[in-house]
Amino acid sequence: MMFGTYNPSNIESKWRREWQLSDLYRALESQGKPKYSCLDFFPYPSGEGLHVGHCRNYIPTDVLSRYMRMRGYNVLHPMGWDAFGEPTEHYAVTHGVHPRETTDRSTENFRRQMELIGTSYDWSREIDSSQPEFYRWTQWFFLKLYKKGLAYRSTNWQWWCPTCQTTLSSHEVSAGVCWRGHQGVVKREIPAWYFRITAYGDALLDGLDDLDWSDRIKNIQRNWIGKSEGCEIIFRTEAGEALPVFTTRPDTVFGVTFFLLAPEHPLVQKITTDDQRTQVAAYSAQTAHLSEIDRMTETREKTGVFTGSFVINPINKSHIPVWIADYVLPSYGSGAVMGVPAHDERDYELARNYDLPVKVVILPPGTSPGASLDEAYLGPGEMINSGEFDGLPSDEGSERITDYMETHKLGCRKVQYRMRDWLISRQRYWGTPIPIVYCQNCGEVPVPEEQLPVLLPNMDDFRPDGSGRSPLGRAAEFVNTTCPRCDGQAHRETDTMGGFACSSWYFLRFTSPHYDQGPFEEEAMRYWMPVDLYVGGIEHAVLHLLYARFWTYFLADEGLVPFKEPFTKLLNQGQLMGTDGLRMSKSRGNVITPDSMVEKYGADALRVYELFMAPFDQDVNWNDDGINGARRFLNRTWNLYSKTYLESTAASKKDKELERELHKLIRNVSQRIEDFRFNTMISALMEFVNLLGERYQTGNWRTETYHRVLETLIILIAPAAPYIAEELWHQTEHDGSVHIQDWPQWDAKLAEDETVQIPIQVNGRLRALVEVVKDADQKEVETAAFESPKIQQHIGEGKVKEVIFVPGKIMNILIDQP
RNA sequence: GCCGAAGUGGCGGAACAGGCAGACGCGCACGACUCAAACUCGUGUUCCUUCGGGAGUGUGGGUUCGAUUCCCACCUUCGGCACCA
Repeated sequence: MMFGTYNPSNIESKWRREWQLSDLYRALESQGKPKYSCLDFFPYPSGEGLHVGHCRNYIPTDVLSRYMRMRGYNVLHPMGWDAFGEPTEHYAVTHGVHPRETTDRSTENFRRQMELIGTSYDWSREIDSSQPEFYRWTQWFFLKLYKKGLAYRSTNWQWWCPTCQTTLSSHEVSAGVCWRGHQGVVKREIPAWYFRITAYGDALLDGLDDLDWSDRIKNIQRNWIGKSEGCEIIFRTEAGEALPVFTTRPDTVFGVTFFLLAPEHPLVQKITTDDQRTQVAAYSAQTAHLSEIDRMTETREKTGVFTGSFVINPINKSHIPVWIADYVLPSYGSGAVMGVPAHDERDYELARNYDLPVKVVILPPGTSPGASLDEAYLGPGEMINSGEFDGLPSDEGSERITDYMETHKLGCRKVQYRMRDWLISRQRYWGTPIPIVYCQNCGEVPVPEEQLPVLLPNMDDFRPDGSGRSPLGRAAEFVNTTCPRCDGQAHRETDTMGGFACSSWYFLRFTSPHYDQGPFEEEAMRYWMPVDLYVGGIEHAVLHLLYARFWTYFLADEGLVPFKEPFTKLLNQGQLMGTDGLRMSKSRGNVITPDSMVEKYGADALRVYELFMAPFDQDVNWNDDGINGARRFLNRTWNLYSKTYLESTAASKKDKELERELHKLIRNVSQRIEDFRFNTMISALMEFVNLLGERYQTGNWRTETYHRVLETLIILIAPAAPYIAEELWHQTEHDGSVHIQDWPQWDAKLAEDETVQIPIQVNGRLRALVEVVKDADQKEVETAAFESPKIQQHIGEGKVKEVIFVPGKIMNILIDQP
C-alpha cells in the first residue's frame, strides 16, 4: 500500500473527476427496487454563489440520499434552478447584465460549488425554470387554472413595493417589508392577476393534519389560513340596501349599538348625509394617508365619524347609527362590522371615546344584571336583554340565533378566511409571460395551448422604468398580436408571473425533465411522486410551501396527479449564521464560502463539520476552529489504515468485543441517519475511531476481524465523507466505487453487551458501580453490591429498609440512618 | 395579546418510554516533538471542598426510592400571527 499522509485536495479533485465521468448517481426508474425521492428546495441562482449556510441544506440530504442508495433504493436526488423572479433579476439589474447571462453564469457556478462539496445529484435531470421548455408548462398550468375560474384579473388595492417596482402578494409582505427585505411597501389600486387559493382554504387546512411536517410549520400555515366560523347577518339601511356583516359572536347581536363601515366601503358615499359629508370626507382622506402599517397597529386610538345614516338590526328592528372607522379593514369579510361595545374590546374603546351607548347582553358569571362594565366582557355567560333568547348560555345562544337568522332569511352560517387570493402579476421582465391577450372585439382571451410557449422577448433594456408598468410593454413586437379567436388586432398581457408560480410545480418536472408532450411524463411522475422527503428553509412556510400545496390540490382535482399533498415529509434545516451570530451576507462581510473551506480543510471536513456542529434543525453560528476538529477526525481515521502491523493470530476475546462495537456502530449510524440526527451520527463514528486507535492499535494486533471492521468502517463513513471513503476503499484494494456497496446490516444479538455496570445508590446517591452479567437478577447484584467496600462504608450502622432494583439499569439501597 | 419552540460547563452540544448528568467536539492548561512557533500527539478540564464529601441541567413548588426528563406556577430568549370583527 502506498499510504502517505491524508491530503484531501489531491484525493478530492481526483474522485470528483471520476464521478463526473461515471453514471454513479443517475436515478433510474424501476429495477424492482423501491423508490425514494429526496429533494432540496431549488435555489435562486444568485451571482454571489453559495456560502456554507446553503450547504447546511444540501449536505444532510446528500448523506441521506447516499445512504438510501446503498440501502437498495432507487433514489431521485436532483437539482435545479429557481431562475425566474426577483432574486435573479435584482442581481442582473444591479450589475447591469442581462438576466439570461447572469443566470447562466450563476447556475454554472452553483453547480461547480455543489460538485465541490461532493453532492450526489443526478445532473442529467437539471432544470432551469427560466428556459422555454420549462415555462411553457407553467403557462399551460396557468391556462388550466384560468379555465376553472381559478386565475382571474381584478382591480384592487394591492401591495406595491417601490424598490421591486412591482405588485406583490399578501404572502410576500409582512409589517410593511417585502419578502426581499425592502421597506416602504404601499398599496396601489391597479389591475392584476390572481390565483384563487382561497377556494382551497378548507382543504389546505384539513390536509395539514396528516402531513409529516413539523408542528411549527403546520401552525404557521394554520394561522395564516386563519379560518373563522360564524354567521353572516344582513343588516339593511333605512332605504333597504343590504349590508351583510360577518361575526363570530351572533349571540351578541342584541348588543349592537352602532354599525361600522371601512372608510373605503363603496356605500359610504351614498349613505353619508349632507351635514356629515365634510367630516366623513376629511376622515376618509386622513385614512388614505395612513400607511397600512400604521393602520394595523393594535394600540392605535380607536376613532370614527358618524355618517348621519342608520341601519336596522334584523333581530329587533332597532335603528342603529352608521359610523366609519379605520380599524375596520376593507379587505376582510364585507368591510363592515356590527359594533358591540359591551363584548368587543375595540368597539368598547370607540364607544368610550364618543360616548356611544354600551348594552350588556352577556352576563359575566358571578355578576348581577345592571352592573356597569369597565371593560369589554369577552367570555361566555348567560344571555340577557336578548328577547326570547334570554337565559340561554351564550354558546348555545350563538347556535340558536344563527338558526333564527337562517330560518328567517336574515343571514346564514359562514366561514371566513384571513388568507387572501394569491396575486401573481409582477410588473417585471424576468418571469413567465402570462398567456393572455386582450382583443378589441373579444376582450380577454387565453392563448391556446398549442401556441405555447408565449416566449419572453429578448430585451436589452429589461429594467423597470418607474412607470409602474411592465418592461414588456416596451417590446412592441411582443405586445402587438392578433386575437386567437377572431384574428383581430390584439395586445398581450405584459405582466409576468412571480417566481412562485414556477416553484409550485417544478418538483414534478424532475421526474421527466426533457419531456415535451406535457409538463411531465405520466408514468415517471407516478413512479417518483409524491416527494418522500423535502428539505429547505423555514422562510417559505406560507410562500412556496403553501402555493405548491394549492397547485397540487388543483392538479389532483383535475386528475393530473394521483395525490393531493406534494411533500410527504418536510424538514427545515436550522440557519447557519456567521461567527458574529448574524445572517451571512456580503454587506456584513461575514460570508464564509465552501470554496475557501474546501481549499483549507477539504470537502469531507466541511461536510463532517456541518453535520456535527449542531442538531440539523437548530440555528448555529459558524466556528472557525470547529472545522479543524472535523479535519483531525478524518486524519485519525486515515491513520488507522495507513499504519502497518505485524500479523498476529486470533485474539478471540478482543475479536468478539470488536465485533460487538461494530454492530453497535452500524445500528447507531443507520438509525441516526434515518432520524436526521447527524451530529450524534458523527460522534458515534468519532468514538469508534478513537476506540480503534486506543485499544486495537497498540501492540501487534491484526486479525481477520480487524480487517473486516476497517472495511465496514469505510462504508459507514461514505455518506458523510464520500471522498476519503472512496480513496480508502481503493487504497485497501477494492474495485468499484464504495458508493454502490451494500449498506452493512447489524445483528441485534451481536450488538448486545455481555456484562453491564450497574450503578449502586445508597439512599438515592451513587456510591459504587458493580459489573455483572447482562441479565443478572436482584440477588446477584445485591451480592456484588454488598461486597463493595464503598457500599459497606455507606451503609455503616444503618438498617436496610428496602432495595429497589431495575434489572440492567440500577440498584438503590434505602437505609435508616442509625 | 394569542399560538409555537427552547433554556444543561468557558463554547457547540450529548443523555429523556424517569435510572451513572456533561458523550463527542471546540477552547483552555500542562507535557512531548521543535532552535522556536505552527501542526501533530499525550494528560487534565462543571463548580466548591477540611479530599470524607457536598452542590449542580432558567426560578420556585410538587409527584417519586430516584427528575435534565413527568405535573403546577413563574422568569427569560427566539420564532409565527397580530384591529381578522
